[in-house]
Amino acid sequence: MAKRPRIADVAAAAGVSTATVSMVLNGTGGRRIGAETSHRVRQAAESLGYRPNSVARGLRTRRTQMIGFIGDDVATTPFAGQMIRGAHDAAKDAGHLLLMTDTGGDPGEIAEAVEALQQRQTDGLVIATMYHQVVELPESAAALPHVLLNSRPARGGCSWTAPDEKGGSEAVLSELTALGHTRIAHLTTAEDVPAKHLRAETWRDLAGPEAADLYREVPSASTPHGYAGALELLRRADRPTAVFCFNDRMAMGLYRAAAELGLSLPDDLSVVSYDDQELIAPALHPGLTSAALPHYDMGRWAVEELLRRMSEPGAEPAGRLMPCPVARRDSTAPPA
Amino acid sequence: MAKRPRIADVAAAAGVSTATVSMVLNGTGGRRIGAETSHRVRQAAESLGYRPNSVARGLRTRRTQMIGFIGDDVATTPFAGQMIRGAHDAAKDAGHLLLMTDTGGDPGEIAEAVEALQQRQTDGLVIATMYHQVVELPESAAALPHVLLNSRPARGGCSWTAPDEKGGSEAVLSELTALGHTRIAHLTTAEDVPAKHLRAETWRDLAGPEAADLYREVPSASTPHGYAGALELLRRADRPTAVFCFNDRMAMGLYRAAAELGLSLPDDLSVVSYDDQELIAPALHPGLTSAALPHYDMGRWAVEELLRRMSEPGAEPAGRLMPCPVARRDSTAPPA
DNA sequence: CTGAAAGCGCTAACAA
DNA sequence: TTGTTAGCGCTTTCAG
Repeated sequence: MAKRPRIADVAAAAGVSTATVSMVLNGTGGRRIGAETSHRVRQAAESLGYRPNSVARGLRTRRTQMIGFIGDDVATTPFAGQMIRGAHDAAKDAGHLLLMTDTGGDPGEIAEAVEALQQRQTDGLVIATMYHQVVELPESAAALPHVLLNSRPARGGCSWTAPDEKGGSEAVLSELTALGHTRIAHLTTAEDVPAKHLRAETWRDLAGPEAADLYREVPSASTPHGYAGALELLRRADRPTAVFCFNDRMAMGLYRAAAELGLSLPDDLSVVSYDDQELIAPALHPGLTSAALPHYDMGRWAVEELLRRMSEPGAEPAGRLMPCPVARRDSTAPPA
Repeated sequence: MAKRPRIADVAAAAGVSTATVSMVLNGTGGRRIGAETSHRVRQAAESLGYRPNSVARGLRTRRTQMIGFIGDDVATTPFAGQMIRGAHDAAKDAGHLLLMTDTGGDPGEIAEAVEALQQRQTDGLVIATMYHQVVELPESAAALPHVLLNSRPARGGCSWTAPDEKGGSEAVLSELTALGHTRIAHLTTAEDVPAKHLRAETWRDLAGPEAADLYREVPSASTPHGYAGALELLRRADRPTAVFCFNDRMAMGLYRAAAELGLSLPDDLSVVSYDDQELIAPALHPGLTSAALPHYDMGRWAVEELLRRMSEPGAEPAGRLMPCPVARRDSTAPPA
């Protein structure tokens, strides 16, 4: 196995200087290279299997074709992996690779992560959170172009993308109202996160005052809590005809509660939800109608925006609410 | 915002040469540096906030402190993210970062990915698959130390780690036999993957010949197919007292089938399964006893092994079957 | 004990 | 139209 050829090897093989090789291979240097020379160089590079060493190139050009991806535990959350994939695909399309770090959820560690990535000369930073939230960035981050993924900046000044919770909630609620439901409950979590407030507000607006008492908060957005909350909601004499669950995990608890109470879905009760987790929403029976969190799209957008900002440094930072398309399944029907 | 200081800046500040700075900061050069000089250098570096530029260092030392991570769609699979996390954590502990690529499942793309990572001078490669399988590596991979994650090499010669499917199956089946079950069914998939065969063989060995007719294969390991298969298994007159499901998704289907047939878990039927997916196993009711796929541990081991092989290039490749601990919940009881 | 200098592989001025 | 040369920021002989 021969050693990797260097630019000097192809220069020698083509009988030109390394500068010429560099120029033809990079398409730089305008129209100053003769067609014949150019061809010979390409030929030589090809036959030697030459690949430029990007470390050396990076040292020279100060661009490494790597994007730093900082997560707050991103790899942990099942669906958040789609954010990585979206970011990865967009990066790859532009000839970049993702250099990953995880802070393990410790906001203090983010400055450290920025430092490590800066040291490696990543061209830019994507800072991702697994849940939609507001983040406070260390000022060291400002040294590099960066965009926030699945969260908003506390102090502005940088691009960000987050799910359009209001739009998704409206869409999923209108599945219910379009069928004629008027008594629509909301089963949600007590956790203080943007998603909770945005979904609840939208419900309040669309379900109207007559639904005001059909609101139930439980300590966490888990299946057991969803079950418990659903039980209370569904045992009432003036039981709702439909419920909008904060997320699929809670809806999974509600399915069980409904089954235990002898309610058949969707005839006795319609259900819609949020997140569209692939392990849950299509696996429940009947299939759960749910607004999808656009993780892949957000991931893609984040690095596309990053690349744009890298190429035009003067541009204004952009914020983008990503649409949450509803995955329609079989958990809704007209009220009985 | 000042520019990042270079080594020359700290050399100037400390009144020494850059060589000296390099030596004290890297602890290289043995005892040849005076304690006082050493202190002054550190002081200067500290106060300037100096961080060595790892691109420049990489060019010189040919080590980048980056490990290439090639996945076949890794970020896509919900639980496989834990492999990334394990790999990431081990890398971080050793001062390395993960440079990620995804082949999108196309085996042809793996050579391309190896090329891209090699060009970036990653110190080694982790090649991960989301499902336990046998992989054929392009020979270009041999140029770099590499280890297989969640799969075995077709031709040997490299280190690998995969789940101990037999051990996990035994453990989970013995939950059943210990309770006195003798009629234990196996509900599995027709897909031709190592996990399917290993789990089924173990079941055949432990459940004994009297269970031979309690075997049911369905086209895929999904919830709907699990439901359909379970229905057939549970409708039989000589219904099993327990079932070992290929995975949690199928078990989820079985739960529904049991409920529809009026069987109460675990009293009328015990269930154990495999994968221990966090969105499913603990969320079902009753909680599902399941053998966990040790994704995190495998990820960690893979990079630890990689680092070991990088430091002792002569060492023999190692293979490691990672234990699958059983997560005990409430889906088992003695036979009625 | 420390400094000078070479060079990792590449690109971009500047010459020719 | 092409070649020469000077670095990018660091580590590492080799002199002193």
